[in-house]
Amino acid sequence: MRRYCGSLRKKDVGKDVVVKGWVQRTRNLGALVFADIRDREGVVQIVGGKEVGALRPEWVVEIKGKVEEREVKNPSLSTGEIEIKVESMKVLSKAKIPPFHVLDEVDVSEEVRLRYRYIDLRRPRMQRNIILRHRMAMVARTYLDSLGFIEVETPILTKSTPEGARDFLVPSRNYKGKFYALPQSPQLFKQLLMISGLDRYFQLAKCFRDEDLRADRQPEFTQIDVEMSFPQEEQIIEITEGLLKEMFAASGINISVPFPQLTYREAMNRYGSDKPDLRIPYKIDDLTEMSMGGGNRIIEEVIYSGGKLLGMKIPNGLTRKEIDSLNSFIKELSGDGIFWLKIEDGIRGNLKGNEEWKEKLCDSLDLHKGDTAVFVAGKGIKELMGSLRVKAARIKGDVEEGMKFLWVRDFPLFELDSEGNLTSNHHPFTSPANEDVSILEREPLKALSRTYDVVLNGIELGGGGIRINDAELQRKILKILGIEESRFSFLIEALEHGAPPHGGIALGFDRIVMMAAGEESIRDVIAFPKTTSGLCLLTGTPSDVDKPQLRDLGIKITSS
RNA sequence: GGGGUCGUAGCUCAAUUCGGUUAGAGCGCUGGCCUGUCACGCCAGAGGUCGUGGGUUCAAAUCCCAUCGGCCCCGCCA
Repeated sequence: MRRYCGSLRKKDVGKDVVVKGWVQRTRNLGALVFADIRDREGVVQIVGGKEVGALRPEWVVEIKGKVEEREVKNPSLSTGEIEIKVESMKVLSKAKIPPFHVLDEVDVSEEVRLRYRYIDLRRPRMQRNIILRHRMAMVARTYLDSLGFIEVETPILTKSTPEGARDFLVPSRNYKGKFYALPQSPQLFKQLLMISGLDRYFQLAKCFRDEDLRADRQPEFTQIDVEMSFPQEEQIIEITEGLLKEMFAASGINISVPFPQLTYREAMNRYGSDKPDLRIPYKIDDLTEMSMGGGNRIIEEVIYSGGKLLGMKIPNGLTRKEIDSLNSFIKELSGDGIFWLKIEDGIRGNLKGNEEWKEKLCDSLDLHKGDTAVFVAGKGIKELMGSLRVKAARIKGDVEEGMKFLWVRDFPLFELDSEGNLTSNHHPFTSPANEDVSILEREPLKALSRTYDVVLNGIELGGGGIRINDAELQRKILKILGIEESRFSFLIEALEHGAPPHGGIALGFDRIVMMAAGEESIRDVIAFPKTTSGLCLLTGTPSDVDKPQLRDLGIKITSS
């Protein structure tokens, strides 16, 4: 009977088995030849005569033989105590010389891996990632099902929305000049499902956003999309924590719940980020108030004009070289550079000012002998300081091991975009905090929202919120944002037909798997990813299409 | 859209600073030898549009311009 190569053990000695797999490598000693045969579960050594010596790497073979205990064992292999003595052998498929070895440790460029993805996916590490992804999807479905959530598929061909990311568009053949759009998320459909009375919905949903890519961003990606009726924020948070706990357990990682929570405001003030990496122990301090009269004219002028002085303690000091590299890092991010202080025998550093003030700064930052503090002065520098925090920790190696989850709550409802227009921080269907409804029009930027993001090690895993279920309030928000109500008239109308209070969350499934797999790019947990410029090197997508296809669609390509 | 970095043999890289003989190495590949290997070993050999196009020059992998592609970052990502 057929067995997986990697499943054979000492207890199988004496059995007649068949294995089918790929030739990993041969070791030809003349009249005695060894070969490693690989399948999904691992490799096993076969041994035979000259005929085995004809095998070449990546040929697909069927081997019949008897499992025997090895004369010389290999303790570094799980099948290392046994081998298969070949009785008959069939080559099922020959193979070209592979572009690279199918081994985890072989160094090969991502370009080549993506070009030959089907070979790259033969590597144990990639198989482990893809299988882990499957397990985590299964666990998520089982968990949500057990809590009464119902998986519903929502359309892939849907309506373009004016806000948010660029849409991928699909031209309509029957209605020339009109377009479907691929969904950026199933947001509106899941709200409609709540209005439909489904009560609890989820979906492993494909989402599409036509924006520039990163190590953790692909043009198409998968969300675990969840929505429920009559929720409290705490309920959604608890359900999500349980979901993540189960999913990580599937990869053998135990995480403790509940996660700590920060408000957006706290996160920004203390960590300079709305997705802080809590593996880094540094915290940011606002030293603005104690710095008037400190004798540093540059900083005093910054404060006069509404800026701040932020400081951060780096325990156990930085060398001059490290300070220089942080300084150039900040300058590259268009900052003015950093100030620093270091306590040795006295206070040293490039921060000018009177001694009394400097001592106050040191006290306030709890600086002791050997410690360094870095400072940035200016307006809108919280995030700059946040970047400095991460950079300094990487330089110093002050990033702890482990999985540090947290919730960031109470995001502002609105923010200003680069052109100074009011936009939604989350999306236009997010409910404002009850107490802020009255200030929506007067002081929109001060209004908070009923939102929560879940963050792991500085990476945003997902976010959600309580939605608006009142048509009037939804109209008001759209009006404040300057969005034509008609774009969402179907939603408004639905809200007028009996909409329960509802809310939910959307989790980035690829990112969750990436973290659980210990990978640094979501490309490594997606079977067929695109490059950072959005190409598929395997298929050569995107590609030209035939003229008749375009004619059917009423599309003319203009040279750009 | 912007910045950085890389592109030389099937793969990973060297030679590029400061132009100059025949562009090298390891792995892989091909052939030969080898009965306990497991990164098998030994001997011999083949293999190159130096990403692409243009320019400068007596001469370009090397200098200049453009362009294509990989990766990372900023902008962007409701």
